[in-house]
Amino acid sequence: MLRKVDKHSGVPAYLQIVNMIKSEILLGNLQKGAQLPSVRDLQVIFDVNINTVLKALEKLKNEGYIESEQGVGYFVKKDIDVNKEVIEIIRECVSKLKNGRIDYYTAMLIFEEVWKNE
Amino acid sequence: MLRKVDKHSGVPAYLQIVNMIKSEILLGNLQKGAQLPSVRDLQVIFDVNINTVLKALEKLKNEGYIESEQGVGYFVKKDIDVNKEVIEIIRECVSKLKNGRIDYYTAMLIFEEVWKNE
DNA sequence: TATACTGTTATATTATAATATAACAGTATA
DNA sequence: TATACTGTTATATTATAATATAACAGTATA
Repeated sequence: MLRKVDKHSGVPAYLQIVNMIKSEILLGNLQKGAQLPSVRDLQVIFDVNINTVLKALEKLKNEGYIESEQGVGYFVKKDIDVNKEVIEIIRECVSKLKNGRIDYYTAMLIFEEVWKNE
Repeated sequence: MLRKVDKHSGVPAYLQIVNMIKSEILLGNLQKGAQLPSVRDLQVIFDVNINTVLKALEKLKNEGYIESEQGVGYFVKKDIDVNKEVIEIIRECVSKLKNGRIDYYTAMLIFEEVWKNE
């Protein structure tokens, strides 16, 4: 799901955009060959300047996720095949966590720390 | 665990520092009253300039996590009590994911997307 | 009291991120 | 072929992040 960038998160806007588009590809919401919204539409969707959109798209191009055709649009190049089981494991975990009294930010901090140290 | 900042992640160094220290407090590795390493030691631990350390500590002070005494040091102010069960849920999830063939970065992207949309 | 630690304040410099704005160039189609 | 879409290139400006460096100020202790 493509949504407004969080301008207070501290994470650079162009990186948030890169992450959102990657997620769409990872989850299969954007498949190989699919066309992205136009750069001027993306500017509105993410609520940033057009140059910020271009910076993000440039990075995705360099990483081989998308390609562009002048005058036509941006298209998904790579289909990334993520194990459905992995998504299921994460869905289950998130569902359990949401039943508890923990916010997203705290959950992410713990997740990161546990991943990197155990 | 306090470790070197990742200078290529794109996330500002001072924020990475804030997150690492918060994690230590959240996981109980730094408890109320505990003294942090000196700013000059932290500079070495995180591999950044002293001003970057100070910026992070200032933020943690503003959020009420730590306090400082000139000439003495920085101390943990808040003890954050995180449900042990929550940590267990995350440990289990991470353990399952590490058995699969998924990297940290991809896992985080999916985690974020699932959390924000389901 | 001298010394070696603590934190604190300040200034200057460089790189990066984000914005605003304009103009150019290719494509599809009424 | 005119029009309205696409992407692309370029320039200038502002804010933020990070660095280097120096000097100041409080605390603990040999």
